[in-house]
Amino acid sequence: MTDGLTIAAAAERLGLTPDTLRYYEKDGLLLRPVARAASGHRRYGPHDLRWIELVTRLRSTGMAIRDVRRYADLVREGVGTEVARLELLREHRRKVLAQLAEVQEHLGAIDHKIGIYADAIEGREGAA
Amino acid sequence: MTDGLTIAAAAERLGLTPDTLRYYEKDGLLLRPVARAASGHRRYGPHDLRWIELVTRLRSTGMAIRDVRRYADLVREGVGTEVARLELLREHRRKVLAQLAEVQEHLGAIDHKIGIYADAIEGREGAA
DNA sequence: CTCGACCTTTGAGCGCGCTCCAAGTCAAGC
DNA sequence: GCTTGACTTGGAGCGCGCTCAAAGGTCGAG
Repeated sequence: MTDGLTIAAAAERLGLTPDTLRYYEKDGLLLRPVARAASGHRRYGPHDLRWIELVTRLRSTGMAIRDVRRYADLVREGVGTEVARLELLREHRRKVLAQLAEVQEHLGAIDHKIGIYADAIEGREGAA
Repeated sequence: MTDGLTIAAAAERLGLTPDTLRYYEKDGLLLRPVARAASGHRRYGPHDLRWIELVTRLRSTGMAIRDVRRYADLVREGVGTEVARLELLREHRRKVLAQLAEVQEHLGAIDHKIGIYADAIEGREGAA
């Protein structure tokens, strides 16, 4: 029977390293310990993969590991934490949008600088 | 005569800490050592402030300190490095845009999740 | 003249997020 | 049976970007 991916295969699919997957598990970012084959090797099922994908989305948008863990804690607690989970996600969303706006503003200034260099180097028409 | 801001004033204006300003200077991110008052205290002039503002824009858009230093090195070298500077900035711009796109994509998935929670908690109309 | 705020330098320390290493276990192929 | 290679654990190490501490100098107000 096919009861899941090896840690190497899961890491590959998720764009992480096996070390990172073990680290996440040890650090409480997963909902429960990953299942093991008879050999003691980890086996990642679809459920695990979906959850870790969400973890990587949170991480890739800048959520700190401790906050991902808080979110995982809430999910693990189960029914009754939905409002807290929603608030956590909305707060994160707010921060991400603010961060995006800030980066875009700074990038605009850098673009301006690029324009100045480009004009100077590639030759500006009509100047003396 | 007014020959510049103290390190505390400069830090305040730039949104950094005095420690960070000293660190940047020691690490080669500034074009030249900051001028000193007779007492040995640093004095930040408009030129310094403008440069450091650019540094913070590069940093805030995710450029690593070592790359900011490479850029500073090029500016310090002077005439003849303009093409290299332009390339460095354009390469950075490319990376920032890619990063923005990735974050936006992940955020979209998180938004979707938020929608699911919101529907479930705040009550979805018309469902059984 | 003293006080307190602010500055100086050198160098250590820290939080984050992995990343790597050593020593050992296990399964499959030859 | 032996080798090979992927896996296991525990714990150390690391690169980044600051951040702080210690010990001392400067300066203006009272």
